[in-house]
Amino acid sequence: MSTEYRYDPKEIEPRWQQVWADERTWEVSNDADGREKSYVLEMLPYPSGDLHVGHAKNYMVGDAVAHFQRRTGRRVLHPMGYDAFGLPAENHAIKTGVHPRVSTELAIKSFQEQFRSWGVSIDWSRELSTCEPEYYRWTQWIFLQLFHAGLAYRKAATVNWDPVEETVLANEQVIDGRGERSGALVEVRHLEQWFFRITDYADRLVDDLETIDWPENVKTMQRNWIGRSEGAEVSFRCEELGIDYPVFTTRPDTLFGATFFVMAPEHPDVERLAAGTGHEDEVREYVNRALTTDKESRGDAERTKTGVPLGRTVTNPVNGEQLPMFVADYVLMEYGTGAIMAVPGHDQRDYDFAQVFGLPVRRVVDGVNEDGDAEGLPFTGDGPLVNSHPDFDGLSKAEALEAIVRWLDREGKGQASTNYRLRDWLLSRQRYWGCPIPIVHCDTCGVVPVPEDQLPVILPDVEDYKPKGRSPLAAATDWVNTSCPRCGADARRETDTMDTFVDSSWYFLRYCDARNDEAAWDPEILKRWAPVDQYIGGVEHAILHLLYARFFVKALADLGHLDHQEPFSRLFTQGMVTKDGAKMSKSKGNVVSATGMVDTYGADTMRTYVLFIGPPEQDAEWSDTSVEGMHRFLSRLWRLGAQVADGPGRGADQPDPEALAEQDVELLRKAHWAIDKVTNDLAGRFGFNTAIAAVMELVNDVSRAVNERGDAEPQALRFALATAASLIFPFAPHASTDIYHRLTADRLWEQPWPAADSELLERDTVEVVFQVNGKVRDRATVPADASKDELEALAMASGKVGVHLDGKTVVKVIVVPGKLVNIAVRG
RNA sequence: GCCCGGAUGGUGGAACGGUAGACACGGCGGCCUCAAAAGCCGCUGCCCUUACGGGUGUGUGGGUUCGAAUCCCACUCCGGGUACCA
Repeated sequence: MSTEYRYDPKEIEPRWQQVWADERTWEVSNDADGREKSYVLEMLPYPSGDLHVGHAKNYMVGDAVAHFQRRTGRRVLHPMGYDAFGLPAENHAIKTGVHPRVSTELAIKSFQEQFRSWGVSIDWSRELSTCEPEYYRWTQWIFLQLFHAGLAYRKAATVNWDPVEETVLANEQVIDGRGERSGALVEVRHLEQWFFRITDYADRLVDDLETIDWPENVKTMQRNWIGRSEGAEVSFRCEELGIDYPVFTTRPDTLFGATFFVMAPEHPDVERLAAGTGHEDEVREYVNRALTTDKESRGDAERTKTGVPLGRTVTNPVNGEQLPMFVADYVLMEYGTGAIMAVPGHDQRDYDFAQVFGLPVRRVVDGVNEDGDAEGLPFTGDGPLVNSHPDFDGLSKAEALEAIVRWLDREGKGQASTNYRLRDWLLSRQRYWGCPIPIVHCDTCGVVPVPEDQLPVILPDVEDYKPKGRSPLAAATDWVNTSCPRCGADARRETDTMDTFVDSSWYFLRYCDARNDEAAWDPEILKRWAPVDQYIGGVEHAILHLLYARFFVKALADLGHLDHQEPFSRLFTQGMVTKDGAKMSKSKGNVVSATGMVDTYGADTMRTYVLFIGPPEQDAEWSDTSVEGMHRFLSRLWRLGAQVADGPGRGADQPDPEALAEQDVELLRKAHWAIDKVTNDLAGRFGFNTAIAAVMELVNDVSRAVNERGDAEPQALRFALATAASLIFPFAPHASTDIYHRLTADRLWEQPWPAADSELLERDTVEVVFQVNGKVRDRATVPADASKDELEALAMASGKVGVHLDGKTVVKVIVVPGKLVNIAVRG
């Protein structure tokens, strides 16, 4: 082959990128034009330094979807922006003194450069950055809407304090008792903080999961996080003090098995209960120890149970028994009422505690195992009630639950109740680089919202970014000192900033009307795009971002600002790209730089390879040698295309199969097979790897036709190569566009997605296999419409089959037309 | 512990209950070349066989079926999530 055709991505890629930039090819208007809309979005990136090929994969998935949607006739919104507030830039500022705005802007420039060099089809006219006043003005506006609706509120609460980041954290940001980012053991502090009332939406956040097309594991994680459990609230009265203590239980059917009662060390009544019992010192000491124990070791279920008696009793409402009270750290203040009824016969934890303290264990549910033997205690399974009360004994768990709750309700001693693990979202942070909370504190008026017409509250510059247990903003006295919007008196601004998850909980709405400076969005325009049809990102956001965004949309819908209930109709979570078996990280030194890949092989090779490695939802191991194979493939496609384009024939119209030799018809057939395969792989599941493989097969056939036969019909080659280019376009837009342009002078991105000709997919003859007892013994090429009888006769006539029938009895013959004949024999 | 995934050649991975291993990497051989690179052609699960061919094979053990990588049961290992949530 001539060497004059050399695939040169360094020349090809910038040339087409320039056309797309000059013509603003990927921009889309908000005006309806009859086409179906499609909103394709990758999760908002935090701009920081160089991206690796794992990051790139996320955008390659999104871009492939966006391209495919466009060429199948959709009006596609595919925007980009930056989650630009946040701690890394601020920590960098503390170290170097460089303003976070400056380092963030640099990082954003670098991101823009990288996205451009990858040829990602983004509507840049909608670009946004959460740290710009034009954006956070509306973040503040949303905060005010929630505030006015009572969904944003301030309260003193026990909160998680990260001693390294020197700020409070939301529950969702504490993992195994450690700060999500810093890894430091969080401390418990009692502070006034701002919260969003996400718990009001717990039921809808669980129930509406049914309405969205998300991976089941993500839905399960959200369900578990919200932790809805159905049960009952039951009151236990302490007669000595005359106080009712409600407890939450999912097992009211075991009420008769309660033998003691336990309170959390944080329970506000603990000290009061112990007073005068002689247990005061013991209790105080235990409580202090529990409060200073870190969350991680306290959460260890394997640890031996500890606790101390309170010296009081409560009355079991169902039978009047006096149950001794204890304080123990296995009971958590955050869940339920901070107190429990303990049923050691039917709860592992209560059982463990009872063993340590020698408390009675009573069976009230009769359990029987598979062998018919009585189950040992504690028994947490299902079974008939025993030792309880004549009215309830013998009832099944479900019946007993219902009957006892009804009885409690009638007696005024309890009622059915639902409990949630989900806590309200703590949104305030004692840090600088975030969105200011638009609130003023006035000595006479109290907490006063900043009027909407005074937004945005601009984040002021400060000298010192270092947090000192309070927000660095507190030092900006000129900014802090203001007048009360209500009474005009001297007042102080709120100095906490918002969690950056607030910024990213609504950005997908802003893209729809990104340049609106009158409102966060025009509801009519929003309707034309929302919700996001396909959202793409990492599973690490399964709870935090994805739950918060769902809450925001529901709250804003309730307030009349939009009219959809779920932000993301479909979610795709892509697997990460590993190197040397591990997640890429600078510290491990196993990072494959995306820029390096683009420099060495071009963007198309990187793009196509990350989607070829394996199913996109799975983790995939990067291979430096395999990526070369992808480069070879694109080189071959481009070279063949360039050579054939300069050869005989014109354009890429399909020649009439009637006028072609059989081998050339085969080539057309292969092209249509590839169209069918790629279309199905992209339209349904994200079968990128198999779609790319199908195009490879097509190109291999073209390559063989060119190299092995001198007489291949040029027009068939042109058609096949243009088809290959067209199909690989969502993955390798530059090379495919270039080849298509050489072959046809047309612009590939403006061409409709090809349609497979069903007549050409049909074959006249097919290969069938002949099996004996399921083992393949012979093959034959037969007419596609050969009948069952014909096939059976052919199979029986086969000598290779005959050998295996010799001396045996034919029991049954299965014929699957077009596929196989299976002869079952015996003897 | 509980809840999800997953296990297929030397490697990444294909495969509506119907020809296991598509496609690619790697390896081996050949063509081209003074030589190399690039390119091109062929072979490549394992075992037996010069060959023809045969046996065997999708983590393990059972089952359903004419036929199982695929469906069912039990188990092993690996990955992820979650865990004193009453």
